[in-house]
Amino acid sequence: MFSLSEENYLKSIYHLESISGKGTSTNAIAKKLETKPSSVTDMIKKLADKQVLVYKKYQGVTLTNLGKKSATAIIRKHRLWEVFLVNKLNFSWDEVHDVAEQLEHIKSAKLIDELDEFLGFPKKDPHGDPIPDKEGNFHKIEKILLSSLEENQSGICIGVNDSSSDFLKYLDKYQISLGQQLKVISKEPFDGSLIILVNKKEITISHKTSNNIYIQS
Amino acid sequence: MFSLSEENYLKSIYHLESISGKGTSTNAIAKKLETKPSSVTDMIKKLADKQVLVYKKYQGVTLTNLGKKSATAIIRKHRLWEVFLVNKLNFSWDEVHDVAEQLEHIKSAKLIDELDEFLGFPKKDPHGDPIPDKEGNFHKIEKILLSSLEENQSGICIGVNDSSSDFLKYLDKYQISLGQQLKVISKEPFDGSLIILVNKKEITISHKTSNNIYIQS
DNA sequence: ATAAATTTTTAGTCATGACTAAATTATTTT
DNA sequence: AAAATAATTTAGTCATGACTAAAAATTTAT
Repeated sequence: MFSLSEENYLKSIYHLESISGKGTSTNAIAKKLETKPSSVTDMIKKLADKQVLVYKKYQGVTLTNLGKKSATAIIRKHRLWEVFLVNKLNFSWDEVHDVAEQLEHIKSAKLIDELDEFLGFPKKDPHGDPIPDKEGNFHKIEKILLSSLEENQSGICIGVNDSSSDFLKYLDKYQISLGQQLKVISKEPFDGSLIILVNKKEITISHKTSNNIYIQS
Repeated sequence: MFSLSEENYLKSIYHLESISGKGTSTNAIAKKLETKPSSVTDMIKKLADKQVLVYKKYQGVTLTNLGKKSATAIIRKHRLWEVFLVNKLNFSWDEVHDVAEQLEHIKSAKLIDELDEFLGFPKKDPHGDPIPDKEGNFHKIEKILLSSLEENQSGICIGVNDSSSDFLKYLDKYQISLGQQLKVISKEPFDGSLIILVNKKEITISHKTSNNIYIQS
């Protein structure tokens, strides 16, 4: 059984590993968790003792299979709760994150499996991310960044890379939501900003924004 | 904002105060929370600083209005989650307590108010206990103990005083549930045990059992 | 290849919320 | 009312998970 802190470390390390494909440095973990590297070193030792990761001094960490399974179990809980909040309790996609961060730590196998069934075994959360099944399996969603589209290309928004409330509210304002068709009208070489067509309206978005929106590939 | 520990203290002190009607001793709190009196003294001081109770050395504590309001808010959450688990997720009444103990600490006003609405603003939890509304108001349910009935009297089960899994499973075995008609056939003066009629069957129950079942008064 | 810069670890500290053992106060008993 | 008993508090300690400052190892730059 893991403490709240341990679970948050596991989740962060898992995310960092999926992005980089490599082992994860102390500094990267500290940045992600908004804590200090020295605190990370302390916790890493505890997690290594618990067999969820392999740690070599000055070399960063790599999750073991047990670590990956533990992490996906937490992610499964997080995403199922997000679906619950949006589909059943009238939350919007920018309101769910903080609450799901709390709910993901509730310990009860029956609870989460019943919730899964109650929601109809959803495959994706409100931000387009896949929900691992009971065994921790899920299919990676094939996706590309909106920023990688060329002029005159279009695609459908299937996910976001940033689930912060500010970003999602911004998307709402311009009617960018999952399933929404987006067409690149023009691309500014200087700063990578895009003019895109959404719902028959042209809007300008920054490279930072287009770099956080996923398109069906 | 209260920590998990602080919330558990508040809840326990509230329950002890409702039973006795008086202030609450350090020892009583320690027993209820299965902790040591010295630990209680430490926490009591913190809670007094936070204005949720009045503490006089060697005299026990009394909740302030703020303390009562905070406690009922937690109880509201606990009971609403119990309703959710039983009505939506196929939990039985003996399975909900431990999970609700965790869920009651989730912090989100929107979550609990939406949940309340989603459940149809229930007035009682699966054990017959009243659910406080948003403002913390609830009506005490008029009830008497099954043990106080005389021979040949009958009544309807409307609640239990012990929500432990063992007790509730025992009740299930003899088909004693909320709304069930119970008739006292005979009463043993020696040990207070009862023979009662449940669903046309006669069963014998101990005084301890009949003392934990509430009947509509 | 050595110096500089960066990353990581160690050593020591702090807050929280628990504990034990001893001291103190309150309550009962005689 | 004094002695015995019970309840409560204090003082000091411990584990968890964070922190700072300093030391050590690694990486980058010259």
